[in-house]
Amino acid sequence: MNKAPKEQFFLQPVVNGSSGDLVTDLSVAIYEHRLLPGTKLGEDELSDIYNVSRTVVRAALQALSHLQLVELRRNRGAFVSQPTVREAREIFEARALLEPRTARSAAERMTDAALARLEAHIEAEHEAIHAGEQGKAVRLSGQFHIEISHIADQATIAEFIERLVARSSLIVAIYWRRQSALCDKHAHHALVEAFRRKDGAEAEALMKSHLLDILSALDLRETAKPQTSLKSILGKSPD
Amino acid sequence: MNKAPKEQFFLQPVVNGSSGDLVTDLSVAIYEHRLLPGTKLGEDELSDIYNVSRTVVRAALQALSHLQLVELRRNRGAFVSQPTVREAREIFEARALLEPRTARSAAERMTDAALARLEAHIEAEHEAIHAGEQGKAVRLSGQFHIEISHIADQATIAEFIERLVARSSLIVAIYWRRQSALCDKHAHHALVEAFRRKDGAEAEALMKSHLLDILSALDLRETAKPQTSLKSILGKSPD
DNA sequence: GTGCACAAAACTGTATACAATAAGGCAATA
DNA sequence: TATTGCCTTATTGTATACAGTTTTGTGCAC
Repeated sequence: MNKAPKEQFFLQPVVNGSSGDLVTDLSVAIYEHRLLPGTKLGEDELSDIYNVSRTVVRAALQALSHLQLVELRRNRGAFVSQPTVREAREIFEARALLEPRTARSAAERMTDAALARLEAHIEAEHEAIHAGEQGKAVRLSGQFHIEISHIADQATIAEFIERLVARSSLIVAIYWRRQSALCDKHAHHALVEAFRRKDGAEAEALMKSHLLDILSALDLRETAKPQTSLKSILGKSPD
Repeated sequence: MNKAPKEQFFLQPVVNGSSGDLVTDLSVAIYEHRLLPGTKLGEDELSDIYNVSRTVVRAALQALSHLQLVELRRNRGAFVSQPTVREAREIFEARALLEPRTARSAAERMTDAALARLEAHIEAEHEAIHAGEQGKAVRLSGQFHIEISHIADQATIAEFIERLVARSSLIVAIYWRRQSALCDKHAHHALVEAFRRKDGAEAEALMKSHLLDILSALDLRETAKPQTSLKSILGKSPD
């Protein structure tokens, strides 16, 4: 059926069937800012695009809502979440609480294999930036933090960090101030160097300042960016 | 058909309709150890008990699985989660990381109303213990921690603590060593006293030692309690 | 021209029917 | 008697139909 090709630009061009997990596809699209905060995710729309029934779409949307990537409003539908300024602050406070210590832990447990993974990751980030794929760069940048949390080998805390990073990508989509490429290119590199030396204290310090850097690149004034909520009230789809 | 009235002993005796939220009911049952780790939660069974369709049961089970209170196995069904020894340690490490600081925060923001709520909560705990309702006491004991996290007014971290407390109740169900009543009766009281004085440092210290107390009351030797994993592999239902 | 009321359309919430998969039992054979 | 293979049964995965709610559009009155 040749209908609604509009949204297919925002989502993976699933070749008529299961390209993989619906949750994953949507997550990636949100991570990469192809689906922006406030976007309505209609059930019929998604079931058309992915050629599955609304049942599985609903399950996917529910899963995403538990990750707080989408917000479900009863009888209204699913929307990509729009973290408030307050939530944004809270999320970065939580990250500042969890991630530096986790980076230390990761440094102490670092292996050659893990180090290689991180280096490959940074390489991929650079490539994405140079290729002008800013969305992909944002996503990889977040996944770098997730990778570190997994190396720290604390699944429970890693899961929390994963959730925080996910929501952070929404925050970046809304509140990011600079248009230029990501500024944390060097920060990630410096972190890897600390990891190579298994210098836990340095890794912890670097992570802490790195998070502060990101936070300082956000415009979290209460009065700023009113267009965000406005978009969610007025506009329905991001044409 | 007059089948499976057995499970109705474990669940709220819903009077033929909606007593409230299915997720809440199941959560409470798990919190109170009426549903034990490893218990199979069949969809038909639940839809019979609650007089709703499998659709809503599935949604509830999915929600609980995202809270990590139940584990979903594809084509196998839903089971009350059975945290491993390792997960138990991780969960309490995470609590030790988050809760003491949160207690300090709560102390600094304490209001009369919040204090009254906490005192009422402790009162309810005592009543449950004296009434011999051990399950209810366990649940209230956990909710005390959740209440504190809400007072700290950091929704993101409060949500994490909520998840940790939820899983902790599973851990207690599996690994709790002592049969006697909960030992943290005085710990909670001492915390409230610190809160009353708005003594953040004291609250932080008390919470830290309180968590260590709980941890020390668990039997987390790797070799202990093999019947847990065994039960999940061999046994199907805990009759 | 503006505002309100009513109706119709679109969408979500729920139930149910069917398909697919896994579990358990029975029989046949070694 | 133990084991293996198949078949029956039970349970989950998915699709679809219907009911309820929200939204939107139209028309009438002011």
